Amino acid sequence: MDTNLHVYNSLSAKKEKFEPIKAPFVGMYVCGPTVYSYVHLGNCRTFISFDLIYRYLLHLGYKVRYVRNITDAGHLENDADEGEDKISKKARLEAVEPMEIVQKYTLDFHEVLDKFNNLPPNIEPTATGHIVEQIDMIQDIINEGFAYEVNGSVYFDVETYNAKFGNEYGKLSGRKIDELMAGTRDLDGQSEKRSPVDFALWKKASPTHIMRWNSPWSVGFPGWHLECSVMSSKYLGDSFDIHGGGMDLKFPHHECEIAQCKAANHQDPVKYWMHTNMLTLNGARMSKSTGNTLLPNELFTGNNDKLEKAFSPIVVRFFMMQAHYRSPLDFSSDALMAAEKGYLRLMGALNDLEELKPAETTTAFDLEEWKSKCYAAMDDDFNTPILIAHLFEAVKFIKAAKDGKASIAATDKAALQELLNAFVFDILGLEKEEQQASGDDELVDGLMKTIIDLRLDARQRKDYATSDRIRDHLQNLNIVLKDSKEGTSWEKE
RNA sequence: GGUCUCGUGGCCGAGUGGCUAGGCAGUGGUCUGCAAAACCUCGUACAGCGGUUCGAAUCCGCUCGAGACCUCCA
Repeated sequence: MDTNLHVYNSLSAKKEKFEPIKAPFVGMYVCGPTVYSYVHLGNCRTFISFDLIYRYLLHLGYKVRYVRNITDAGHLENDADEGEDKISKKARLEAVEPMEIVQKYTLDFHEVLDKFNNLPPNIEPTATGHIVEQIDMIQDIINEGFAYEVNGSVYFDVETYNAKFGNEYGKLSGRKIDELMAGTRDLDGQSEKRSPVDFALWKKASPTHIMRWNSPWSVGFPGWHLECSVMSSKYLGDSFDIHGGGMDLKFPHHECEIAQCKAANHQDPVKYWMHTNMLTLNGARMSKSTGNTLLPNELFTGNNDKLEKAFSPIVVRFFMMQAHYRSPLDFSSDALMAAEKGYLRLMGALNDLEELKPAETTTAFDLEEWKSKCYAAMDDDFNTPILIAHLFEAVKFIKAAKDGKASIAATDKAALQELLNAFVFDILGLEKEEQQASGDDELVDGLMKTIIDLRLDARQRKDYATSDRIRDHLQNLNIVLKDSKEGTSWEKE
């Protein structure tokens, strides 16, 4: 199959034509969350970005296997000998089993991504479920001569690897070994590592370390970067199409993944590396230490001191889609409120389209040209902001048709509906928001209908004192009446 | 300190050598008893300085400012 999709490859720092290794199959691996606390919004942006990418690949007809791991063990807290992994540290603090922590936050993670309308990946492997495979890969790397054991721990020998593979370590992130050495010299105490740039494949567990497994070298746990190499190659092969993650993982995590895979399998594991950009909050980086953080549920409920009001997951998703995945994006009340209005306008136009009466011919809109512009935007490295700009062109046309200033033929109407549904719901992954104020309470709906009817009577009698009184009193309750030709609707502010 | 990215109109945010992105806000208008809502109209911005070019927001250099990575981080 042939498509015109181009993707930005971090490895070449260029947009490249997307040609899967074995079309129509596409293997995509995305680095998932470490489940030791609630998933935060920055994480969500990354996964929403890759959800978009997944959805568009599916839309184009690719048979995608999307693998996203759950890191439930192994990421070291620090580089010191007494290093412990994040899961076990948290477990001790809360006096529960590590897997209890893992379960709690995994459930939260799934719940939040579901609210954002993310499709689940095809495989969601866990690090603790692949200890055996990780041990095997370490053994392979040792056998190939790129790792060494010290006191029960195993380290990757970066310099030997680099000598063998033409100074490739750093090719993804643009690092040079010499510079890295210079930068790390002062941090290097009496490490077991031969070189400061080496990294752990297996760590011997200290007596207090809870999560531990048997291995040929010691009772311990796997190193930081190994799980992704192991699980991606297990489920997608030694060489696959797309590997993604946040750009903060580029170095060292992804760099180390390349080295591990290449050391074990002698081939580049990934054809297209894709990295998403960071999310900031009120102009500053999200950080727990400064308190500038926001959890998804705090955003949805409005229960936070960072933003002026609550925002629904779908509005947030739309907001994210208005920026390109490789650009940084800032969360603020003003920006989100603007997105909310735009989203409502788009959704309103979709409803308007359904109700349009078809005419003989279509005027003032070139459907074919519009369609190809939409696809061109998505084909250009998933440029959703441009796509959305084109969607608003269609909105404008729909409004004009509704006003009788343009017309649409029946076949074009059906085609436009189909395309808009594809772009808005299938690809961007938006959905119609559930009824907000009205609809959730029959009693309130009934009462409101009575009040609105009474006001209508008063207006017809030209008793504006009464009709305005009704309107003002409702306004005081934060209920806004909206008059239109079709009648009066209401909304809670 | 090293490596790198970025600085676009009131706000958000695309674009990247010549041709109005888009959304929100704002302006003026239509509608309305009045308003709100809705719909229509309008807006010539690209940090500063210098250079390349017939032509630069777009390329090059410098200055200023912001951010990322270099340590766990999506």
